Amino acid sequence: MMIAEVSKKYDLSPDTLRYYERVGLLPNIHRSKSGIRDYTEEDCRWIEFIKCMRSAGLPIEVLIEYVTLFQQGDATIDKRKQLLIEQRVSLLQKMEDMRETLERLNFKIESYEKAGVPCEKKLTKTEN
Amino acid sequence: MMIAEVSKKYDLSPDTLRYYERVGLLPNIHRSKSGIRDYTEEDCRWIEFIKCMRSAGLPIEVLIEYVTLFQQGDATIDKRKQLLIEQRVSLLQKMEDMRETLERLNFKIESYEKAGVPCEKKLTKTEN
DNA sequence: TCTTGACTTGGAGCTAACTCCAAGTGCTAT
DNA sequence: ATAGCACTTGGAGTTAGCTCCAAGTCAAGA
Repeated sequence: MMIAEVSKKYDLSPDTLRYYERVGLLPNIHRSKSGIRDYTEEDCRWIEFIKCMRSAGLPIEVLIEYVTLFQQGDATIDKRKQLLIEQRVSLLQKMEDMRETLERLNFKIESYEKAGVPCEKKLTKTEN
Repeated sequence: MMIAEVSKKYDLSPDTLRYYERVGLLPNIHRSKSGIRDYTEEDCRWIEFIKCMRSAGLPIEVLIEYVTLFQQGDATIDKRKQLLIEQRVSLLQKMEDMRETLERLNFKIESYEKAGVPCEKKLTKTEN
């Protein structure tokens, strides 16, 4: 599978795919004789995985570490698990921040709806 | 309230507070005779609001727009409400992305737990 | 054979959101 | 009055994560 096809399939620009490879997030991509990338099924699964993790804001650096550990074989299984657990913790934290913000947005929108007047004006002291 | 105090109270660096002011996110901060910022209670409420919105990833540009509309008075109430609704939509989208990623992380961590073997190895084809 | 178009590279440029710095000002305590 | 410290400014630097560009290569079709 050439880069254009993969790009289309996962809605990631060719530049992004090359960038991921450059920084070590997609190592060992096979090339044709003339140097053109040929992505395997396994490459595609990694790409899909990376895209999912990125969509939740996991840093590229962390994903590089995961990929690197993965390449080092079964000796790094515990480390990888630990890494995933850490990322889950910070993901849950972010989700909690968002939940709070969502509640607040809901409250504000409701205020606008009820009175057509901003809640900042109605509740000068206890707005939050 | 001087900048150091506000900085401590909301865990935002003085540089960040000055930056927010510079870009128009905290307009009309009162100054003492010698030019030193003196934050009011209302300023603090805005700061707390901004901090909350930022923690959920709302872009500064959007918050600037909200503050600007707010300053223009009641004529902008509908616009402000619309802005908040749009932000709620994209917040919900982000939360959904995270929920999916969380599930996947949970699945992977479980796999590591069950077998001590990475799910990538066990489920070469249907991993996702 | 010549053109077209997808690919290659290295490196520069961009955006968001800070973060840091140097040089200067002005209370306050000794 | 002088030392120290918190504050001021304008502007430069940083980080993450892309995104763009110029110049070049290669395979395939008219």
